[in-house]
Amino acid sequence: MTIEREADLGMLIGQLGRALQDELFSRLAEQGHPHVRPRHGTVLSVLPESGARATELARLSGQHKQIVGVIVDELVELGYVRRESDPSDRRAKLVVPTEAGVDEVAKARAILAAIEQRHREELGDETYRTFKTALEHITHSQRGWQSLQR
Amino acid sequence: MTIEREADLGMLIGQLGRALQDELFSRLAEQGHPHVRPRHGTVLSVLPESGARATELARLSGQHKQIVGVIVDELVELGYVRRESDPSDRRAKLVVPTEAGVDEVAKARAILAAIEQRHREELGDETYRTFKTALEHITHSQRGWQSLQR
DNA sequence: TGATGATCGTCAAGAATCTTGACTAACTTC
DNA sequence: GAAGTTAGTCAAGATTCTTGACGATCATCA
Repeated sequence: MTIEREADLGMLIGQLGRALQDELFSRLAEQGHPHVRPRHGTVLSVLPESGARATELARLSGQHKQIVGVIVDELVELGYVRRESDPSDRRAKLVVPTEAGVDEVAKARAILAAIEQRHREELGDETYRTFKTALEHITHSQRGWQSLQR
Repeated sequence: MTIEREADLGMLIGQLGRALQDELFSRLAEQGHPHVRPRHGTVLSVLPESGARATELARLSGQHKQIVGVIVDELVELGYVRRESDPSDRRAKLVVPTEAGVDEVAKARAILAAIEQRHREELGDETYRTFKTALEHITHSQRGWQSLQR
């Protein structure tokens, strides 16, 4: 005897997030990238091919610069990025993707695009477009919830 | 000069999940529940008022029974649940919510409902309904992605 | 009834991730 | 050149999940 309750927005989002992550990293592993972990993606996915500073990556990925430093260390270890000194600022170092890094990002994007395409075919173009647009609006709005306080 | 990329499904879901969690736990803290942490919610939200066994909670919440054991320890410490021995099975213990536990669940549900209502008003009833239905389908479908493998 | 296997809850170790505070070196502004 | 800001790092610890194992109890069936 089980009491299953109606799923609320929080549960749905959490479950979907975990399921997406499972498929993404499982397929990346099959496609030659078995060592990338989720947090590597948060940095790689915002890293321009021309490179960026660690502080810029922290801002773009929404994480603390301390974590970004560690993640970049691991990405260097994995061979996905290089650290180059920034000629315009001796404090700074440019993080630049290697060929393997560019390949990883391309494959990750392709996998996510394929996942989206699958859902688009299940739901129909129009419904999927409505869904995605609504999700963008809700995400943007929810990220500003603190301005609604008091 | 910033290179912002188009947000994919993974980034949107991740960002929305974090933002929802931030508002939920911030408001719960304001409403008399300052000590609950996200993982407590995964168990409390599936706990029937009549109680359930730890193994059942593990299944319902989708987590390992080891974690559920620890979470229940913390919930007992916080005064949200009691452990009662199960008369029908001497191995098992029933986890039963206290009055405080029932109150926490009610407040969490109300907060999430209010958040959903806010987004419903921004998007319009019909669009929101389409969004929620599509999210349910996609979540269900994505959770079964492994059956698509080879 | 007695043996066998499954289930219930727990102990323990450790991996992965994020948070917070502080600090040095280098840069910018006035 | 003095003062404040910014880039990157060191360090400690909080939070959450994973994996493997175990004793106690229960259920099944020969």
